[in-house]
Amino acid sequence: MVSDGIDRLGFLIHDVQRLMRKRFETRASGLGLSSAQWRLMVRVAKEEGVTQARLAELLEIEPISVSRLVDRMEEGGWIERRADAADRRVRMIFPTAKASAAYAEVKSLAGEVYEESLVGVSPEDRRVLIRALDAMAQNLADGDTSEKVEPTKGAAA
Amino acid sequence: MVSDGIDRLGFLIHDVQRLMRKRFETRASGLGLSSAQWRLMVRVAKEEGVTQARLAELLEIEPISVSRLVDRMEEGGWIERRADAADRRVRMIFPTAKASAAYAEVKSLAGEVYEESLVGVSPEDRRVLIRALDAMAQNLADGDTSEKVEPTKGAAA
DNA sequence: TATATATAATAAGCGTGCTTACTATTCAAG
DNA sequence: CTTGAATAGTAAGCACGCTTATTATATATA
Repeated sequence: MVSDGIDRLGFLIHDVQRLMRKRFETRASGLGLSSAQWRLMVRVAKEEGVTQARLAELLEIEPISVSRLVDRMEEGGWIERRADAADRRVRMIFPTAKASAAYAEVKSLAGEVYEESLVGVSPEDRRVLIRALDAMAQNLADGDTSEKVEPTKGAAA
Repeated sequence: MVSDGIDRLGFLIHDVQRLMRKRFETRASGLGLSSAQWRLMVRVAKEEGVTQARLAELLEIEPISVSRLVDRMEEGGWIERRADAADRRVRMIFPTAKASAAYAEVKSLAGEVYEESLVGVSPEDRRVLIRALDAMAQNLADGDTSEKVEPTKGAAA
């Protein structure tokens, strides 16, 4: 019954993600922008002045991860932190001119990588692929929150 | 205009991989086995005595990454290094009794995570998903090797 | 006002990948 | 045998994720 290859699903997803990231980073290496930095950049471009805490929510990573990512991106001249006059705890994140200039280029570069990875995959299969991945992300995110049920019984197996 | 969501492909793959790994590691945390360690374990179980260099090929990671992964797995009591009588450079990797005992359990655990991630995805769509991911891995691996064209000129600089 | 809690960001340290550089050993030529 | 290239493995240090703990600030409440 396992001739469908589902037993390889984890390995496949892992491989595709790794190879895709690798290829993107090879292409974008001239710009000095990593895949993680690009993900953050997209959010900042859409919502200038977003806070680090909000970025952590959007990217679904921990605030500390955002903090260090933003450190490196600030060093690289991609974004800048600005203080919030109303709340001195927060740092608002803005793209630099350098980032704005590179945005369209990196976006099309990412698109190229997607297209290259999908060579030989029909339009219908592409739609199914996206739909399935969406469902998977949803399913996995759901259980993620359901882990937070506090144990009220001691009889669990 | 592409309303097909291909422009989200990289983000989707990234998210699914991250969530799947996270869930697996939550489940397997009782055993103390990470997702990366599990991938290596599968190879060692299939081919006992495999060398680290061969593992690096199979897992498509760098030898140094295997070295450090094997370090931690040896500390965790999952595998053991043995010297090769014929070639003193190599270390052959063998699963311990602890690993053999846990193998079936972790395998079924991985299967559960796959099934949970695929809730609501039809059997046909699952087949398409696997086929598409296979194609993607192939497409991305291809370009990977083509980067390695080395100049065959004997005229050294 | 004073205290307690919540929130934003960071610090320290680990896991798993990477690149670059190194040692030890084997193998191929001379 | 000696030299040199190839191979197996490791060391050092970086990127990016994590957990846990801390600091600074804001807000709620006694």
